[in-house]
Amino acid sequence: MDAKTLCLAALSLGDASGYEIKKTLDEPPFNHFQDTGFGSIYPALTRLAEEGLIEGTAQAQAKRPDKKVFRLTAAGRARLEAALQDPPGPDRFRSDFFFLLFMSDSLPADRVARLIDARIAEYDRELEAMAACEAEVTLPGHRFVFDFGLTYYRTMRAYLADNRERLLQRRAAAGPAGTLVAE
Amino acid sequence: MDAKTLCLAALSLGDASGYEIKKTLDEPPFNHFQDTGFGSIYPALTRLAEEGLIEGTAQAQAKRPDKKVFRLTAAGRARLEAALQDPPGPDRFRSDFFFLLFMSDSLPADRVARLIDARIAEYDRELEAMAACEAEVTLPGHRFVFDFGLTYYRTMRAYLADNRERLLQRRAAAGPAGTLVAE
DNA sequence: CCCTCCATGTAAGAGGTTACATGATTAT
DNA sequence: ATAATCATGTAACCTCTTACATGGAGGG
Repeated sequence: MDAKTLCLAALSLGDASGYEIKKTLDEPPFNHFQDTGFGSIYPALTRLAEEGLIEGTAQAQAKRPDKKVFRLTAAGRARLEAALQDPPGPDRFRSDFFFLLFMSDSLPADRVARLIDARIAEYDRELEAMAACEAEVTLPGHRFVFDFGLTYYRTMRAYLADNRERLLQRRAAAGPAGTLVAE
Repeated sequence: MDAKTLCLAALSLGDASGYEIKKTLDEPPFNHFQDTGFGSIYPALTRLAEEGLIEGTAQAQAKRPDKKVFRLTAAGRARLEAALQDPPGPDRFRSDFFFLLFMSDSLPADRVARLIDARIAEYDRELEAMAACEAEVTLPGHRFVFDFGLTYYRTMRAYLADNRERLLQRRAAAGPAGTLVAE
């Protein structure tokens, strides 16, 4: 799903400004399957408005910049429906972290240990953030994706915690293989 | 990691042609954290050669098109080392599948069921492919990422199998909510 | 005083995807 | 026959990402 479809989906849950859409997309469970920045959202909204798929109204606010609140048009709703009927493309996952772990036989042991510890801490933060907003997730589809996220973060956290020592021991046993980076 | 860094990493495991690099990148555990096509690899190799980070030699082959086998230069190895020292950026995960499940309250029940079943079948295929090449994964870092992938596919498969019925029942209990797509 | 939140956008550039172009060999 | 594998590349396009630009309000 491109930025335009994501904006349509966000607006199908209720009228919102670009800023509010960004916040929605950053929260679980929306943030479990995409990561979209302002630089994609604002141009997407401009194009959607040009195509007549959404309509925006400027709203003055007390002590705040004006905001432009968008809502889906009938055409926009139809476009979203059409997008939902397409067969899903493959998932794409890109991870610098796992790339580094893949290459970790060329890295100093303490760096590897610190990378894993930092990642465990990140997962813990994410799990705390999820606990804080769990009550707001009510629709069955949203809940399904939310629980998928929970499962993912918990499983990955456990994997890292359980295999950290084993990795460090295997490295030691294998000896200093083709070390690219000096220790 | 961009396509250039991935090519350097692949070549650090042994000399290879563009076609062979693509095959390596498509196999577990390399395919667990990236997804890079020919359209990225060939231009990346051209630019790396221009920068003197790799060197290529054309090799004639019997009954096959010529292939250009690349190897890392000292400068290329240094560049890879430098890349490995950068702090990792955030993971990025994009999934049409989970987007559809997120929106699944607007989809017919049988479509949802079929989407989940198809995905379970995909995970099964991936797990079979992994079993077939498990023996080749020997380096500790490679093994760590391989087992991460195993854990991921198994966990996700189990999640889908375990929660399929619950999702369908909750949808039924909630009634036909703001159905975008007619059943 | 500084940071974060609110709020919207543009511009340039990097990077990647898709389709095109070609063609022999081998397995089903 | 037909599909897959081997093998390399280009060109156009599209999409993001990043940085810039602006600025008040409120909390620590």
